[in-house]
Amino acid sequence: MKKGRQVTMKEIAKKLGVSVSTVSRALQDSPELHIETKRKIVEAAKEMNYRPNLLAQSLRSSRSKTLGVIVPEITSHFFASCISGIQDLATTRGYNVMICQSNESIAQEKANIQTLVSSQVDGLLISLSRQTNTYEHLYELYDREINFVLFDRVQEDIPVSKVTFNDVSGAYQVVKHLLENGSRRIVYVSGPEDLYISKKRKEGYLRALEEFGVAEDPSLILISDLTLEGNLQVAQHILRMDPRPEAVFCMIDPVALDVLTEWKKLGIRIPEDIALAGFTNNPSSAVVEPPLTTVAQPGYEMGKLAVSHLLDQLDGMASEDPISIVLDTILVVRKSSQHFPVKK
Amino acid sequence: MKKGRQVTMKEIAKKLGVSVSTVSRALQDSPELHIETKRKIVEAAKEMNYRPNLLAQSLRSSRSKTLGVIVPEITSHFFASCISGIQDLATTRGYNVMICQSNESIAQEKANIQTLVSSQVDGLLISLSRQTNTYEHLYELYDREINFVLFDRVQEDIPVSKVTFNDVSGAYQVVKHLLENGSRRIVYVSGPEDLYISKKRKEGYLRALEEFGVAEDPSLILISDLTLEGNLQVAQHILRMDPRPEAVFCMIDPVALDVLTEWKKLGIRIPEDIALAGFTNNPSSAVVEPPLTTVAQPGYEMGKLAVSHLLDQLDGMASEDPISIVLDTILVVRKSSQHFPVKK
DNA sequence: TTCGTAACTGCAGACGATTACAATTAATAA
DNA sequence: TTATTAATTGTAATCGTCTGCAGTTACGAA
Repeated sequence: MKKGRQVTMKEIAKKLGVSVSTVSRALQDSPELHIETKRKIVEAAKEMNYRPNLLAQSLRSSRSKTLGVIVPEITSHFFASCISGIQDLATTRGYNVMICQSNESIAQEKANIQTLVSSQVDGLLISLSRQTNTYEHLYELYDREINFVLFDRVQEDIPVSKVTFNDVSGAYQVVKHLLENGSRRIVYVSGPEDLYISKKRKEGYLRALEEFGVAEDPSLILISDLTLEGNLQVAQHILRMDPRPEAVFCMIDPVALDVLTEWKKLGIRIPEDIALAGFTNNPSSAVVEPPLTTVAQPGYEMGKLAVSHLLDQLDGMASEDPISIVLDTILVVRKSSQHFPVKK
Repeated sequence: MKKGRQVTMKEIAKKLGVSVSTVSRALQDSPELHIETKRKIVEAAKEMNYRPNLLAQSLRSSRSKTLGVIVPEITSHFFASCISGIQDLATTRGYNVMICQSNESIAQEKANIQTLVSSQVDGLLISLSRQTNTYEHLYELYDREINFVLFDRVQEDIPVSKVTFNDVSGAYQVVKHLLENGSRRIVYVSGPEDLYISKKRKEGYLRALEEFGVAEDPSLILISDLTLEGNLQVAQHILRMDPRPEAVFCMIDPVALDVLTEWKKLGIRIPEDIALAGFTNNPSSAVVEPPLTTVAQPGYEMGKLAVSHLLDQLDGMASEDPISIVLDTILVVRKSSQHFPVKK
């Protein structure tokens, strides 16, 4: 293939014997142009299939009308939903979107930021990788006065706007649900302790226990590294506990699903023998047997809100001060939690 | 926030009292520069945190080092996998990626193409929307000599490179598996007939039947519009058939999952009463009860191959003539197909 | 007849980076 | 000493678009 040349204003100008600036004005529908000239130019442009070169426009205006998005992984249904929401809203507001995935690696996350900044994106939407435990790269963005918004996986101390779910209340709701069904010995399967969600969901878990007058029992708080092996170890560990817990709340659905599969293999009945609940509402959670009680996080909405706030910021429509938008989660009760231990 | 000004070559040049072109050469490590000058410039650039403006570079070189991707929907696990593969490979080869979703709408698909072309992407990777039944927008790309590759959802007649799965052989394999388990009355639940995959998978279905000497029975070929309602109607229709089919092969997993759910609700046992199989290997298919026999399509690999070929094309490493890459699918046998009718 | 004023259009200089070509200097050869 | 050449750096044009300012008409008013 030869290089398919694009039609430029210069070519339109030459064809019509006018100057490039006149063409430019005509295509912008400038009022200071003779109506007939304008008509001819617009017509010729259509005929020649002219498309403006966004690169040149961006360079000239120093606004690329492009946003950068960084998520830990695209294949996660939750993040895919966020991206979808971001896309849809950004498009309606005339922005393009460049998406990168960090693959849960801080090095990749930094590289992504570099690339997107070099690409002159007007702003960034970032959900941090699990590995991210230092934040200079974010402070650097802040220092360079590059607009960005954190969503879902955030770092609390950075003075930028954030969109998160109310993890505390979500966890509180699901644990309260388990308590209301009569369970008292409830396990919390946490991820690594430095993870934001590990902490927040633990907080909700403890709050619910406290409200029901159940004392905190450290032996009921287990930690998985979120790998399959880690999850299976936890599943087995729970069965060996004596007395056996009445319910288990896993920090995220994938953990709950691994636990569920392992238990079914071992002949444990859910929810008859033990209740189980997760958090996220993965698509799989609705179709497993038994269906998993969980907490839904509307990712599409989160994406929309995050991008909407970022664009307001860019347009100067938002206040100077960073804000924190907290979205409510939705408790989704399914069969896996229908276990009613009789209290003595 | 003020507009965070980026450091440019001009500023480095001014600071060091050299010309912009010298700075440019230094940063490209040009050999015709005095080594000491070069060192000072590189140092200053690092110190001032200089980042090249990709927009300007692209405009100058007419190569944006960016690829455009259009998929029907990002939230589909399969397409998310493709995107992930595309991203990973594109990144290692120094390209950025802009992703758009058509939401299965041809109008959106056209709009996406316009945007990406205007953004001066160097090439496009497109998977067509379900609604796409005219192809002028693709021929226009072709006429304008814009490089693009079709993947998964392709149109056969367009003379560009394509990456697809061997749908015929995939369907053949799974139907053969059903036949080997003893089924003879096998239903094929197709999507709309003009869909590429509807046709191809039907072809494989028929080939397997023929190989086993089973006559084609048009009443066993059902069509769903792929909505939940359509799928449920099909599910119910199958149960009313007399004699009842021994096995059902659904064109895509989501149909099979809807059928499975509906049948379980109606007390039909799978696979004891009837065997069921799908196509795609969605994550859900592995966790439903019973787990669904299906045909896996390695999306990540497909994405990698598609982008790899596109980049070869851009680099002039690929032949002028379009090629068709056909990937093999993988039969995944699970419990839902373990039904062994006794042949009389 | 001359001038002011619209009404149009073009010129030229950005935006940031690259690169052919010219210019300068210093060093070597004749 | 002068011509030649290599080494190093600067000048200016370019990519496609936008826009402040200046220039050119034509028109009616004085």
